[in-house]
This record gives sequence, structure tokens and C-alpha cells, in this order.
Amino acid sequence: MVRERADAARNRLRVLAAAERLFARRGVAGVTMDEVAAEAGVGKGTLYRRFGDKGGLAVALLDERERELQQGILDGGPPLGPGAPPAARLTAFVAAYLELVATQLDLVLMSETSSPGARLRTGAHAFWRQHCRYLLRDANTPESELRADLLLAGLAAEQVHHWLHDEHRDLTDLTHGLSTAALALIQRHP
Amino acid sequence: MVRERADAARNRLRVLAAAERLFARRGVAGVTMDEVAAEAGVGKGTLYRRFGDKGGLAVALLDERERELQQGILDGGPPLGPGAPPAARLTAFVAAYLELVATQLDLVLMSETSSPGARLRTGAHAFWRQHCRYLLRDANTPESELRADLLLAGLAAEQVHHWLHDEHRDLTDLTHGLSTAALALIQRHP
DNA sequence: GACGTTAGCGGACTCGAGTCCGGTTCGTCA
DNA sequence: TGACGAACCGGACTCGAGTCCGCTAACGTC
Repeated sequence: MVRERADAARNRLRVLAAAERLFARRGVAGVTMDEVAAEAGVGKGTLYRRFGDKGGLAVALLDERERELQQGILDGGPPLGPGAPPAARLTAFVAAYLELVATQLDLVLMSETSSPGARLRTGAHAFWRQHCRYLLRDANTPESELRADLLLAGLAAEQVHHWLHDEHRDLTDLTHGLSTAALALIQRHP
Repeated sequence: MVRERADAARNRLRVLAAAERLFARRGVAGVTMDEVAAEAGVGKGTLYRRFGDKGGLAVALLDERERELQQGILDGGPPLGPGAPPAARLTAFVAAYLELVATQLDLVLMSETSSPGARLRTGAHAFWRQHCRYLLRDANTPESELRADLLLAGLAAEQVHHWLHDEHRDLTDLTHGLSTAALALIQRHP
């Protein structure tokens, strides 16, 4: 693992700053990759070499926010962090994750829908899945892997976008409803 | 509502037949709309006028299979059709729907991922949602609308594809696991 | 059977994502 | 400090989705 070259590092920062500016001004979907490259003063090849595709660019921009949540899960206070019972941690996760997705909806949407299956391939998703699996397993939930995936499918940006924008649901209600559903899933079936 | 023009009807059938041939031979993702148009002996504009986009073409090809399942739900025998208790009907639906998705995976995938949110906008999806909502409501499940969407999110082609292809899960196990999860969701939370 | 209306047709066109590769710059080692 | 190789740069290029609009032919009317 060698250190990142100076020009590469500079261009990476330029691209992220340019993308942030353009996305803020005109929305994620309304900005082309050519425009990002131009705004960053960089060639298109550079963009793609580093970020893979438009979804990868979104992932990079989300990185910081996601790290914060991951940190809170790993060594923050309960109920999100360690120490609380699994059910409480699970509902805390649902609430915190929904909050994150709702505030970064366009970016998450782009990161998850840039290509079919993109959602399931991000590094962040592997983390959320691992965490949910662990909590369900800890609560002796049967089929914990499957149910973790099921819960996360319901938290997908596409679905959240639909609830929030098409059905005009309120984030608070959504959080409550999904937390309750998560509790139903974590329970052993009688 | 006027009757479909003769040339339009002829071209519709030609396009569907051509698409079916090409998709069978080279996979849904490996066929371009130009090729479908050429194989059907029809212009590209005709394709798009009638089917909207590649996802719409997939929807049209799925139509018959979906109608069969819808028929079975509306007036087939129990447990899928009316007569059985809601929980039994729900697990029967999960099994039947998974079966349908698994056997037409590429087509369903195309119909659901051709554009972001496409899955939630198809007519068929409205039917499945309505049915699940009805069953959950009938069983006095709280937040029945939300939970119906959650269940269907887990049955999305993208997710099923991942379970089946990336994780090499067996369809039978998947059916069993998701049926059990559906039962957890239909239950009133203690 | 001729005529006007209009839905439907089709292929050239636009637009953006993603690829490719010749040229350049950086970091290293003598 | 100079030279070498690897990593990186960038913009021209390809490829496919989806649009547009002048033209054609089907259907209803007389």
C-alpha cells in the first residue's frame, strides 16, 4: 500500500468539492459527470478512474456521515451503541439510519440505484447488515440473516423516498412504524 | 376508448414476439432496444410509443404470468385464494410470488430497475400491495400499510436476485424463511 | 369508393454514461 | 540531480437509451 500521489490527492479533493457544490445547487440527478469534471477542472477519465461511476461519487460524498453513524454504533452510548438490549439497539439503529437517509436522500438514492444491485454492494451496506444480523442473532431471532436483509430492504433509499415524497409520510411516523416492525421481526415467532 | 388500430396491434405482437426471442437467446440485459426494433421489423419510435421504456417492455412480457397469480388470489382455492385465514393466505402469497419472481428473474429485474422507483409504479405492484395490506389489516396488524411495503421490499427482484445468485440460497429455504418472517410481521406486537 | 382526420410509424438525432489510450507527471533510486 | 517506470491524466470516442417530427396509412364519413 503506497501513499497516494500528490496530484491524485489534489484532484480527489477538487472533484469532491465540485460535486458537492453542483449537487447542492442543482440536485444530484440534474448534474452530469461531464459537468462535475469541468467544474473540478479535471478530465472525465480522472473522475471515472477514481470513483468508478456516478454512484461511487455519491458513496464518497456520503462517507463522512456514514462513518459517524458507524462510530456511534461501535462505541457510542446506548441505546445505539453497545450496552443496551438488542431490541432497543435495533430500534435506535432504525431511527438513526432513517434520519441519515432522509437528510441525504438524493445522494443515497444515487449511490443505491446507479446500477442494479448497487445497494447491496457498498461497503457501508455490509456494515449495516452485519450489525443487524448481530443484533437479531443476539436476540435469538430465527433466520437472522434473512430478516436483517428484509429490514434493510425496507430502509432502501428508493422505498424511503417513496414513503416520504410520493405518500407524504412524516419522518417521525415512519420511524415509529418501522421501529415497531423491526421489533416484530426480532421476536421469536410463537 | 376506441379499438386498437390494426397496424398497431400487429406491431405490438411482433415486438413482443421479437423481444421474447431475443431475451431468451441472449438475456434481457444483453439486448438493446435497437435490436428489438430491428428483429421486430419496426422503428424505434414505435417501440417507445407503445412501451415507454425497456422496463415497460418487460412489464408487458410479464403480464400474462402476473395475471395468473392475480387470478389465483382473487378467486382461486385456499390458501392462496379467499377462504383461508389471513396468515395462511399471506405465506401462500409469499411462496407463489417468490416462485413467479424466481422463474422470471431477469424480466422482473428489468421491470423494477429500469428507472429509480419503477418497482413501486407498476400496476402489478399496486395489486400485490393492496392484497398484502388487506391481509394484514384483516389480521389486525398495526401499521398494516407500512408492513405490506416492507414485506414487498424484501420480495423485490434486486433482493431476490442477490439471495439466489450472490448468496446461492436455495429457493425453498428462501420461501420458508420469508414466510416465517411474514408471519412475524402479521402478528400484533406483544 | 373517394376524402379528411388523426393515430401511428420510423429513423435520424440528442444526450449522457462509461471506456480507451497516448501523453504527462510524480516519486524513487542511483 | 538525472533518469526510469509506474501511476495518473484527460479528452476524444463508443455505445445505447430515449426524443422528435415529417410522413404514412388506417378508420370513419359521405
